[in-house]
Amino acid sequence: MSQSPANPLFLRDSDLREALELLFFGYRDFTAEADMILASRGFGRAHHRVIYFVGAMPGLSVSQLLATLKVTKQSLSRVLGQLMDEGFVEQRMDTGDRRRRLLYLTARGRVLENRLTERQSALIAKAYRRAGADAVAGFRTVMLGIINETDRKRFGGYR
Amino acid sequence: MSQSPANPLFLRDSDLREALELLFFGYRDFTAEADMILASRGFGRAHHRVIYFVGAMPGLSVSQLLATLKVTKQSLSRVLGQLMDEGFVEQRMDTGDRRRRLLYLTARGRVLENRLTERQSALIAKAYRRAGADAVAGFRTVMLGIINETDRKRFGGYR
DNA sequence: GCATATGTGTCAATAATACTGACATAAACA
DNA sequence: TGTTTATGTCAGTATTATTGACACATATGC
Repeated sequence: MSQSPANPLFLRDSDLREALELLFFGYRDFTAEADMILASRGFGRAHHRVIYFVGAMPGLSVSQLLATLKVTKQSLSRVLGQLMDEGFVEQRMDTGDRRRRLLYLTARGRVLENRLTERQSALIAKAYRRAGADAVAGFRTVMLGIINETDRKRFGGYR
Repeated sequence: MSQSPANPLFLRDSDLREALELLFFGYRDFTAEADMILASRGFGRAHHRVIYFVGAMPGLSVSQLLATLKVTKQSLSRVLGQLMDEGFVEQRMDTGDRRRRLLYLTARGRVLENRLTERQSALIAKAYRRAGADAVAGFRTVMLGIINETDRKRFGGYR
């Protein structure tokens, strides 16, 4: 496992191991608070992902949501069904292509979405402010490098 | 929401939403390759976490591992039992406190650990090299800011 | 030495998430 | 009209995780 030494960035195994752990612990803490809010309503992280993306991209279709989440429709079905039964998400038939069901948050869904997003945003905002603008730019660059090319296109330029 | 002023870090909602998505997509891709290797052996992410931390901290006790992973012992039990049954992890009684079982990877366990860690390290190394040293420093700083104070102590200084 | 605490393991029941496979329906499209 | 697309559903299975209860050996404090 020798690294190519001609590189400007010397990456020791310990540096890379550290990165793995930063991601492991970081992601766990990032999701922890929202998980608690969700659990109190009988929901899990899967519900959060649906609420988040429907909130961020109102009017997306079921198949677009499936592609975004990369889960099977059988798996989404239970989660989406619960969210619709309990009035957090609603479907409207696409007036153009009437096979498609477009997804929207209800007022109630927006309340929950805001609550969840606020908590996570607050954690990120704290970390961003402490780190400063240069560090934030670096964080973005590294994260974009980890994300596959297809999904990377969701994000704006490298600013 | 006005335009970003002279302020060093003006955080718009869109900046924070972007961060949530960077973490979501980044973590998913970060774990995707290892997940496939694990699945081919009938293992899951839970097994990976055990293999990783036992590899990184050989001789840690069961309770230390429980604290690191923040899962219940009943949950760990199945995973750890499988890994021991299949000869990836072994226990040795602590000679000092004979209640404690210290965990070690077997030769076989190290092979799997290296394979998993190599894949993830390669992805990180690619992202780090593309991003450059300054960006890497920023990434570390932001991630450390997201991680709770207790676990943050695992990591070295801000370098 | 005895009472209590700690470290570990196990049994049982339950839940959330997600998978594959098969099949059904309606609508669009060629 | 025949095929494809979008969606939904039923059945079966697997993984990860939970709470609660209990057992056992060892360590520790008094």
